Order: sequence, then C-alpha cells, then structure tokens
Amino acid sequence: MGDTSRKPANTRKAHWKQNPDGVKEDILRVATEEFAAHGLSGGRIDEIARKTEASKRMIYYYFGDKDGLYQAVLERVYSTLRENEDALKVGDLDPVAALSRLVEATFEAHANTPLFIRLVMIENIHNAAYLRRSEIIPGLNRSIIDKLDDVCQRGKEAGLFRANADPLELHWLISSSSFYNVSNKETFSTSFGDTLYTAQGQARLKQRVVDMILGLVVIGYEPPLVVSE
Amino acid sequence: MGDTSRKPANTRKAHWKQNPDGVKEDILRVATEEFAAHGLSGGRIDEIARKTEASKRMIYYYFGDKDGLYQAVLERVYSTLRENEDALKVGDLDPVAALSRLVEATFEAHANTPLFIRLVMIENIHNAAYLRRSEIIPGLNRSIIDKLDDVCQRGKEAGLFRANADPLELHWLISSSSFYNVSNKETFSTSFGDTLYTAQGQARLKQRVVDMILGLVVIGYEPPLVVSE
DNA sequence: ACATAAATGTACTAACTGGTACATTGTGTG
DNA sequence: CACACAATGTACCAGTTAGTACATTTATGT
Repeated sequence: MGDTSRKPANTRKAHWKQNPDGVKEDILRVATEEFAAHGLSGGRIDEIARKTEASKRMIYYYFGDKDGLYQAVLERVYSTLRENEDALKVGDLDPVAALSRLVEATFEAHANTPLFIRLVMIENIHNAAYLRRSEIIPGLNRSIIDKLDDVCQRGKEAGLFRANADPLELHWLISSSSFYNVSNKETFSTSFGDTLYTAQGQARLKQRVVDMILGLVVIGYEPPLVVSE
Repeated sequence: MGDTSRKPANTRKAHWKQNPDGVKEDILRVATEEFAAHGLSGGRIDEIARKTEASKRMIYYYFGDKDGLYQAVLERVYSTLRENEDALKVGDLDPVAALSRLVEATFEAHANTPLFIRLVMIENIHNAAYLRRSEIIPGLNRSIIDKLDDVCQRGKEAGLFRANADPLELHWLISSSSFYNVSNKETFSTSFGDTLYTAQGQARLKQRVVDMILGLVVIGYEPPLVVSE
C-alpha cells in the first residue's frame, strides 16, 4: 500500500466509522423531508437512499420496510415537538398574559415547523393509522393541556376567566387556527390572494387569534383597537 | 345457459347507450372517492376502472392521464361547493344573526363534506399546483366573501360591529376552525380522546366558534353562558 | 344505406419501485 | 489473534401500475 496506490474509489467514506445512531439519524432526516414533501405513497425509498449518506440497504436494515421508516419519522417529529412545547414556561405570568403568550407561541411554533404540519396532514389522510399504532406517542401531547389547565385555574380563581373555560376546547381552538394557517396556506392564497400571508398579514392574523381566544375566555375582554397598519 | 338463448354475458349493459356525460360523471364520482381516500400518488387508476361502469380505456379517452383526471375531480368538487355556498341566504337577517348563521353554516358544511376536505388537504400537500393550473377555479369562492362583506357593512352601519372587522380575515378565521375540525379529527382524537367529536362535543365546538367570531366582531358581545351539559 | 367519426373492449408493455440474496468489511471480546 | 456479530455494498428481482396499440362497435348526418 504505497503512498499513492491507495485509491478509495468513493472518497466520501473510504472506510466507514461504526456509528449506527448517526446513520439512522441521517436516514430519518432525509426521510422526513421526502415524506413531508410527497406523502407516504408518493415518497420514494430510492430517492431517500440517494440523498442520504447511507444506502438503500441500510434503510431496510434499520427500519424494516417503508411503513416502518414512515412510522419512525412520525414518532421522531412528534417527539421533537413535545420538547419544544415543554420548553415554554408561562407560570410566572398573570393569567391573561399567560394565555396570550400560549396562543402566540402556538401560532408561531406551527408557522416555524412546516414539515411537522405536513406530516400531520399526511397522517390524517391515513386516518391516523400509524399514529395509533405508535406506542410512544399517546400521551405525548399532554404537556400543552397541562399548561392550559393551570392557566385556566389561575384565571378562574382570580375571577378573570369565565367558569366554562375548558383547556381541551381551548387547545383545539388555538390549534385549529395555528394549524390551518400553515396547512392551507397554498389553497387559500390561490383562492383569495396572499394578503394574509405577508409579514403584516401574519402578524394581524396572530393578533386576531389572540383576541378571539381572550374574548372567549376573559370576562369583559375588549380587543385592543389596533386600527391602521 | 338456460332455455333463453340470449345470454348477454354482462347483463349490466348488453349494448351501451351513447351517453358520454353519464360515463364521465360516473368516472369522476369513483375517482373522487379514490383520490380522496388515497391521495393522488396513492390513488390507483386500475381501482377506479374496476369500480366504475366504464373501463380504464375510457378514463384515458376522456381525461388524458392521471393528472388530468385528478384535476377534473378537483374542479368538479370545488364547483359543487360553490353551489352550496350560493344557496345560503342571510340577507334578511339582522347583522348579528346573519353572521352567526354564516359561521354555523360554514361549520356544518365542512362537517358534511369530508370528501371535499380531504381533496383540499391533498391539494395542499401538492402546494396547490393543480388548483393554480385550473382555469375555472380562481374567483370561484368569491360568493362567501361577498356575503361576509355585506354583513360587515350592515353591521358597521348599524353601529353593531367593530370598524376593523374584515371579511377576508373573518372568512379565514371561520374556515380555519371549520376545516381543522374535519381535517385533523383523526390525529386529534388519537392524541386527546374523542370528547370533542361526540355529538355534544361537536355542538359545543360549533357554539364556541360562533362565540369567538361574534366576540371579535360585535361590540360588547358577551357569549351566552351555557353552563352545564 | 353508407361513410365518418365517436365510443368502447382487449390485450399488452415499459418503466418504476419496494424489497431481497449474497458477499464483504469492520469491531469488540476472550 | 480468532471468532462472532454488527454494519455495509452490490446487484438483482418480482410485482405493480400508468399508459398504449389495435381492433371493433355504435351513432349520426346525408
């Protein structure tokens, strides 16, 4: 093996380091993009193999089959999102400010994770079949409900919130706007123009969602009359 | 093989009537279900051919290719929906009742047309590429905006509505909850249980959405304190 | 009736795509 | 150092699926 005689053919990894987790992670990263872009049936294993450092062989080695890979992608994305949720602390804010902050944070979090949104859209197309099959996901979204519950209780005790304010309903209401904002951006823009999807439009929408939620929950709430932009 | 010598083999159409529109419509009906169920890439032409009275040959004869069929499905569904929208009249209601009715009707219309919702979800996965390519769809959803605009103007003139109430924003807000309610039913139920998707839950959600919108628009609005269920 | 075009049936194919068989290389362990 | 096992590369296959070639039947206008 003289100094020049060694020609490793494929330079990128002349000799592979044993790093299964790195390989798995790389595959998952690429697969997430592929499935988010084209769906489960539209996603191509060969395309994932082409874009990853690993090979098609390794995809099947670690994830079994296409469904297994999709499931792993789904679980990974849900986990990532839970971590984000957990990071948000509003315990030291007064109830109204806390609720306001939770709504804004949810709206922004959705806007910042379009890949997640797309995967959830796709999963709904599959009637949540893979989500249901998952063992790690049920109860994963608990933390956001807990936070809303805490805020609601504090708000009610302070006599600021209506008695019928319900954490689960609130989560649904907040999520619906936040999710739709990302999921239906393209069809909505196509039908009605992109006024609501400019920076100003998005800021205004976010404010409206906050106003709606506060209006529903906070007794005697009057939205700040932000007039001209 | 009985005494009756005439055995038409396939009884359903011993000799076909020339009825191109009927055939096209039949294909579209079946294709709508197929694409709504499995998406564009997941939908199978052979499966559509099997379920329709017509044959695979006729699908290509009338619609060219898979994309053409999908596009036709999309346009047909959007058109149907426009007709539904047009049918709704709220001109003779006072502004608050009219807005309330528009929200309820939108919520219900979405709940009643899951196939449409699924196709829009799928179209968003495709970044609205086919919707954009359509020549008949732009401006098709105009009528709902017109209705909201009319109601807003009447409400403002009567001094009932806030000055910044905006028809497009309102449509977005109303649609978001109505759409999400159907589109994300499966993942939401899986994560948080189906309390909100029982008959009572749905009625309550609908009421909440109405309350939110009225709270945002109607000056001094206080939601009716529907307490116990 | 007859020509012409529209509508339909049958059988086929070319390409794609998920998945696998088999050989090989690297790594930790006794 | 040898052995077992984990990790990887290469080439391949079998089933699926969109799309087509070609022949045939029905309606229609003259």
